[in-house]
Amino acid sequence: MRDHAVVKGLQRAELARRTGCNLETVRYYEKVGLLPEPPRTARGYRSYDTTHERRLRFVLRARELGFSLDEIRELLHLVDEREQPCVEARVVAATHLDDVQAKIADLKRMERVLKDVVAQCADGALPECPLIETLFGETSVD
Amino acid sequence: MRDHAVVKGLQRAELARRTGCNLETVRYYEKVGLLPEPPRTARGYRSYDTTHERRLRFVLRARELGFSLDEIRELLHLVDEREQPCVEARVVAATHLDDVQAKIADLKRMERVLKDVVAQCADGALPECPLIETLFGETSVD
DNA sequence: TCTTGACCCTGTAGTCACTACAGACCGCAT
DNA sequence: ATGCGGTCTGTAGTGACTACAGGGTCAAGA
Repeated sequence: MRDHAVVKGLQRAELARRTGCNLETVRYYEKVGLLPEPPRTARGYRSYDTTHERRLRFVLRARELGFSLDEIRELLHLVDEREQPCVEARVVAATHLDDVQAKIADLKRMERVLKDVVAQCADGALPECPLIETLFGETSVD
Repeated sequence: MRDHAVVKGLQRAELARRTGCNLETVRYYEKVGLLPEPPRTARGYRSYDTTHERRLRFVLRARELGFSLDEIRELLHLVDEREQPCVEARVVAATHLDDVQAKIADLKRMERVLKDVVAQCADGALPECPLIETLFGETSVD
């Protein structure tokens, strides 16, 4: 187990570098309430510790899995408020999984048609461009 | 072959209804230069004909295939300017196909991890929530 | 001590592809 | 005359950032 001690006094750039997150994105996540506002130094500089880093990593991982910021807010709320967040978290993830699968299906439909027209354009034997004809609707897209 | 004659004097709502396009979207496409500004009646009302309808259908079909508005602009430019747009159009479509395939690959990565954690949450035997643990990074997302 | 450069702060605007609304005008039927 | 639907314009909102502008702060080097 790493992070035995809480490391304090991280600046924003350092937090960004450690997590691979864009500098401005950190501020954005604070603004929209995904990350808590960190304490400030006397001069008003944000001062993070490893608990902030952990939470930011959670957000970044969830984004990698395609969760929306609203869904992530919901997940974080469950983590904060529930003893056993698993059942409710599962619902969020399962719903998101449905979304992802629907998107895959959409993209595969596009892929099929695109592959088709690119192949037809490639053989170059046709007088009219099959891609353009398809888009003008003389041929069906499905 | 339908549309032997060019039908004139379509109003915006009628054009939208005929194409299934949202009313406001028509105006938006004109604003960003995808559709030509139609002639106006004495009172300033837009008056479309079937050539506008044809072009709008092109845009809508291309959107269904996931082309960006910039790509569609490029395709329309080729249609307007080139005798033989096929080779250049093919490049646009092939590039877009690559994008689509990259997106599918991304989504499949997400799908795999999500399926996994949802299944682990489902059996409910674990003391910690596998989804939450995954997001906090104690386990690899791959 | 001065300067340089790198960091920090805030607020605002831009991205993409729409979508929605406010506030005004017009045309036709009752 | 009055309603109901249509039209017009411009602007603002969405999601998830990203990129400035215009200022302040700080530590190291000459």
